[in-house]
Amino acid sequence: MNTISVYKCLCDYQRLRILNLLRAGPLCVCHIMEILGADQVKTSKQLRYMRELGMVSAQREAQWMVYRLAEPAHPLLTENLKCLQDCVREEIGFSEDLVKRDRLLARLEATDCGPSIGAIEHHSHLQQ
Amino acid sequence: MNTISVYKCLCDYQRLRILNLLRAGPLCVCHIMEILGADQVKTSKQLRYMRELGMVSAQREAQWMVYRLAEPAHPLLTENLKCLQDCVREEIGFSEDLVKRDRLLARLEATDCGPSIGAIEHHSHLQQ
DNA sequence: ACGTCATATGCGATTACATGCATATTCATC
DNA sequence: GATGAATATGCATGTAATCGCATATGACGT
Repeated sequence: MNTISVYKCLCDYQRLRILNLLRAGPLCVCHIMEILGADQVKTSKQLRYMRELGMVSAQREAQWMVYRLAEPAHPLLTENLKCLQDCVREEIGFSEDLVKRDRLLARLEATDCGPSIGAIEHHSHLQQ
Repeated sequence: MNTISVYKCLCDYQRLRILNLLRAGPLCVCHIMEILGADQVKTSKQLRYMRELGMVSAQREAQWMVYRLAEPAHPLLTENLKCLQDCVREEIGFSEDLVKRDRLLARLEATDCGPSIGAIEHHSHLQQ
């Protein structure tokens, strides 16, 4: 996980949105796809790319693959994801994505389907 | 000049060093080459790439081409160049490059050859 | 064992970037 | 106007990323 890798991950629009989402917490592939309105193969491959560069990590949870920001996060990544909120808010639909995320998680909470994000969040707090 | 362009510029080691140098002030191509110990063609092409993405601008000064960070700088670029000093100091020879820059400019000051950086610096303050 | 959902992978086509050599342009000096 | 320094460009080649389709894997429910 080095400087150049961080920027390589950041230099694509959809990857940027994915990282922005994961900053708010772990997500499985189908949720990422749904929020972004993105293609399965493309999404999976971008996640793989970022995994190979060490920016995200994956963990199987039943039939789902849950992705999260790799820990410890590179300071540059952290800084830039913070920046996206401030500097770039208007340019790209980052906040909209986050709103969609909230709505999606609320719906899951209610219907009790999908990976157990609650447990995962908890787990993610334990490790590190 | 958009978010993705910024990151595209940043995701190469030598471009990163060039931007870090230009942050301290404008420079002509031969000085950039000398400081980085880099190849002429490669350097020229990277500068062109960054110019096309709107990150730097060029201005002829006699037989030299003087490059500077484009104004107004994208906030993300500014932030990241600042970060390079803090987060990434050890990883890459950024500070060494700046030391070399200082020595080079001092030498130019003394021998009075090369483009008139003093005048250029002044001019760069005037515009914006 | 079978079907299905979630996800990943292999492959081939395409596009983007990088690199290096040779050559062109631009200006300054003589 | 010839020469030389500083810089840019064209072209040819190589490598890396992207994309879409088809297919594979892995887990779950029946």
